[in-house]
Amino acid sequence: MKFLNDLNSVQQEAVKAANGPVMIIAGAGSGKTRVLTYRIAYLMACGVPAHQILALTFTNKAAREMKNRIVKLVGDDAGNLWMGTFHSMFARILRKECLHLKFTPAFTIYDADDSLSTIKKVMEKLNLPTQQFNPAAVRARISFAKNQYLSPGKYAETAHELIDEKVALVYAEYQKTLERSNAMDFDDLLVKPIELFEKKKDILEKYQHRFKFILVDEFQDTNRAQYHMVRLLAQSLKNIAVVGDDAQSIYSFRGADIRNILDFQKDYPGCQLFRLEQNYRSTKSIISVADELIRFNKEQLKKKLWTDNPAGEPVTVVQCADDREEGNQIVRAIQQESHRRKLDLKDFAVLYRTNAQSRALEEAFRKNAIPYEIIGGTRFYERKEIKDVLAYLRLLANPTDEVSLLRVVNYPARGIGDVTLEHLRRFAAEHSISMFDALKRLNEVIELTDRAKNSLVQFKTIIEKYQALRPQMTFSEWARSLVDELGILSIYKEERTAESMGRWENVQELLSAISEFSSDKPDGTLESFLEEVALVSDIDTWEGEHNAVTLMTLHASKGLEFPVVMIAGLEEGLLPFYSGTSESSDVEEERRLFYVGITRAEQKLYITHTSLRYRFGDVTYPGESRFLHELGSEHIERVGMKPQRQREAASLLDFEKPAAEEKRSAQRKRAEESAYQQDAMPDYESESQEQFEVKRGVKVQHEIFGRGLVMVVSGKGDAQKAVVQFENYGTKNLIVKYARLRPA
DNA sequence: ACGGCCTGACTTTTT
DNA sequence: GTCAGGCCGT
Ligand SMILES: Nc1ncnc2c1ncn2[C@@H]1O[C@H](COP(=O)(O)OP(=O)(O)OP(=O)(O)O)[C@@H](O)[C@H]1O
Repeated sequence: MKFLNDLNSVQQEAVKAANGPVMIIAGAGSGKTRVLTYRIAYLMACGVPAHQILALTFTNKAAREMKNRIVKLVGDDAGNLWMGTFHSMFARILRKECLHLKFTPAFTIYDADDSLSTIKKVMEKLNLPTQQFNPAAVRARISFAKNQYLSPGKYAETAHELIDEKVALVYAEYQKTLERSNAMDFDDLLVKPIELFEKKKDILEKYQHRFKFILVDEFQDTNRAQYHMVRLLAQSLKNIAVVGDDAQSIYSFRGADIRNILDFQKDYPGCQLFRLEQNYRSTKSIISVADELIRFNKEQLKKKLWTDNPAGEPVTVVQCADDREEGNQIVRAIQQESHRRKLDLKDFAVLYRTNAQSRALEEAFRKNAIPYEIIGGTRFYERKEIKDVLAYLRLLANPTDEVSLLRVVNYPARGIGDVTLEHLRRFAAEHSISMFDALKRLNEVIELTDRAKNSLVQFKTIIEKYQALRPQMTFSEWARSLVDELGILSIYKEERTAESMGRWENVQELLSAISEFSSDKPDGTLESFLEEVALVSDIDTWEGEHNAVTLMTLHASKGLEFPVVMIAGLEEGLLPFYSGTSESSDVEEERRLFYVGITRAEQKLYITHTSLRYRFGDVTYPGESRFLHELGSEHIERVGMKPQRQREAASLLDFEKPAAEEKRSAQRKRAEESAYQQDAMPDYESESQEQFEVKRGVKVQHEIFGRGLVMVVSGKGDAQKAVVQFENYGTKNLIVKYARLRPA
């Protein structure tokens, strides 16, 4: 086992501690993923068969890369490892075992979109006004509950507020609807296996016995349901190894719970703890900047991190005039650095907080003819035209899937409208059958007009035809023939707009993807294709093979590394992000997100921020992110516009400027300052009574909501909006003109 | 039943 | 700046 020489001594110990519970907590770039990889290789080299090892990763891509690495270390048997995301591994188990749960193996996996439309229907049925209860918020709460393994019953017990009582009702009815549709949403892929394991001990034992060794990567971002599931599976043998870094926990919005790390030692007595302290990825400068930053978090486990790597160059902080210039500066820096360091474009990554920021950056890359690739945003399989075709495929696999049926029953247009569908739905409900089965008994649905009946028969005929054709053709021929017969391609072709041509191409691309799938996996079924499609993320399909700069969110960058990294948009409101709708903005998590971004860089890091940014189509004047003041100064160099203090001095000297303009910028400056130091400093608004202006950082009084602090201002004139955080009423989004704010 | 047009809400982050 | 959903006219 000479491959162990690729590891340092602590890493080796962690690899060789094969039996019993093990937790590895370590900072960025210290080789956590490498240890996990080698641990699996080690187990296999010791004679453990691959199929007895369950390794859970955060993305499919991470699983793929790890598997390839292990194949290189110990050979092809690694192909039999159970390695993938929680969702894909447990989907696989559910396909086998779902008959115990009132589902058939052809069950459909609903994405967030499908589940939202199901929730809307449920709310309609329960007479819950969507104006009062936002369906997206209801969906989020249900999803959150599931990720904590809270059943509808338990959820109802803990509900105190009105909205939670309503959510509990929707939740219960939603689950019934899914069951009727033979469908599971993303979260069910975690919840249902737990239900199964708790209900059927013999099945649990089967899997406890099968998975003799369990490993979890990125443990800091697992949720309670996942924790629970792992615990069930590891209960008897306790061969469980988890690796993580609490400082990189960035998915709490998805239910990730840091308790998983804190409870682990308690729940697994005799757990061996390993700490890795040497960073192999980054320069000393980058490590020390990251360390300065993360120290500002109060809640964290203490960790050391050092490196033998060279000191490297300081981190460059670039101030830009606006978001377009930010893009140009980034492009220019990439051109210079690639030349100077002899790097390829694929060695660069640009990271940002929100997908919306990619637009302005993209423009700069296009203008300068620099190849780039954007990861994330709307996934290919979420595009409307793709979802339409997929809905046919899903309906053919699982005719009880109501969301898919409703999506395509009148697409392409067949003259089937709401009224017709309402009749059909009522009939189906009365007879406790699916809508698709109701199609077979149209003559009993008396309310239907002949025209409607004809259209419905037409629809039923094509579905039945392709159900019958399925065993006679290859999957890809069959899919192409279906799409041809539906005439979807010709509709887009005839429309002849830029948009429709794009859609035409996308549908073609889907068909190629199907061909590729069936040539890669000759025994791949329709169901397995649909499952793969439901569970891939954008980052999974990214190979990093073409030579282009990668643009992605900070979240998507987790676990990756690049020689040069640029992080854009270091502004209050953007990073840390705050929005008017989410009450709990967690600055510490935002800081961790920035920390993740910084620690992706190997040689050189750039950080940019702007003084003017377009958001929601409006101009905003963001202030510098507080995080920029938390990086120390030793390893930082600032370039770009002059620092604020000097700029203000300059503008005061500049008496050509209209007086009003001058005052505005001075006031803006002060507002920004007070926003940073609001805790440290009492406010010193004095003469602002007469010329009161709603600005960031200003304290205001509202007739109903009382005292509050202005967080963000956007737009101007009558359209000016402000996000105000009130002392007793939470955060509100107000239109300044109507809000009648007074200074407080 | 359907298409066109307008309005408003919204975008954190994703398996 | 986009997109979905509602409204209206045909
Ligand atoms: N013992 C070692 N010798 C040489 N290089 C190493 C060693 N351990 C890890 N590395 C390298 O350090 C880099 C970071 O390793 P890895 O991705 O496993 O760290 P990590 O702890 O998972 O990082 P993060 O948490 O930041 O994603 C990789 O390029 C890896 O190849």
